[in-house]
Amino acid sequence: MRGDDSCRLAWPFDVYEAQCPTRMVLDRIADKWAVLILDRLREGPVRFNHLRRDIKGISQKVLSQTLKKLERDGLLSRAVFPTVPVTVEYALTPLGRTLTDAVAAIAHWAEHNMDAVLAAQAAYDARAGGEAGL
Amino acid sequence: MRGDDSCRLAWPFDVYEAQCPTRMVLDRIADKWAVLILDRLREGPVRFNHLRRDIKGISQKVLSQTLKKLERDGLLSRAVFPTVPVTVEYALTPLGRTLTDAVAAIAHWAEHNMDAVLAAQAAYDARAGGEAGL
DNA sequence: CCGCATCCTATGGGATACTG
DNA sequence: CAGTATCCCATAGGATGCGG
Repeated sequence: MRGDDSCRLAWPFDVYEAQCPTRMVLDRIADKWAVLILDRLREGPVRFNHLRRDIKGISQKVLSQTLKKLERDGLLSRAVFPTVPVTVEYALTPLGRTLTDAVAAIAHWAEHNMDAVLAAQAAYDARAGGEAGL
Repeated sequence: MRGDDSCRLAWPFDVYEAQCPTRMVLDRIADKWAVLILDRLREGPVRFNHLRRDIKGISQKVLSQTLKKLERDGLLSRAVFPTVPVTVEYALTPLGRTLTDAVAAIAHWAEHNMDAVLAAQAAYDARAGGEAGL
């Protein structure tokens, strides 16, 4: 049997293993803000404050943190242009591009199935609330 | 212009709007544990403790919470069999099935691109560490 | 077997203010 | 413009024990 270190440097990586590095990656990309950022970059490079404006509700701190982590993971690149004031553009890397379809699917699913989810929630709550009367 | 309540009950839902209900859904499905659970249910119904064993590292509390939320959102169903002791099976609903491909893509991406991510991280850290010497 | 309740700590993430 | 630093609180989530 594979012990605690199972999956480390060995194929195939198994995301169901607690200590597998894939868990860290999953934690990064299965994240609301990361999904929105990656999806927003699909059409091309975007500047920091532009992302900040487009992804409504994200704080500058979280945007900054998330961008840095995604850059470290090789999913996106950061380009600095020595203009005055400085301009910084974020763009998907080739590796990042291999993820965007899946990520976009998640984001779009939410938009397309919102009605069904809302209905399910209402039904669930009605059932749960009604049970008190039994 | 659409005010604060933009997107509520109106099409198209826009996941980039801060107050949009799609954000709640995105928060739910763009979650490490939810992804693993939904992916694990692809092949058929699974019992509670079976999920707990398969998804290594998940606590019973988090599993329970996540299952309940996913059930409320209509993504999966809960079936109780009056055996002794009781048996409970969780399964994807038709709505949940429309999500699993996207979710599986995310989970599998992590497994397939782990090497590239690891390499990117090493390169990034080497660069960051080296800068101290400039 | 399937959970819920409680306790407790670590972390996520918002607000605000300051730097190159 | 593009961040970094600090404060600070809400929540995620692990551990443990009990109940149906």
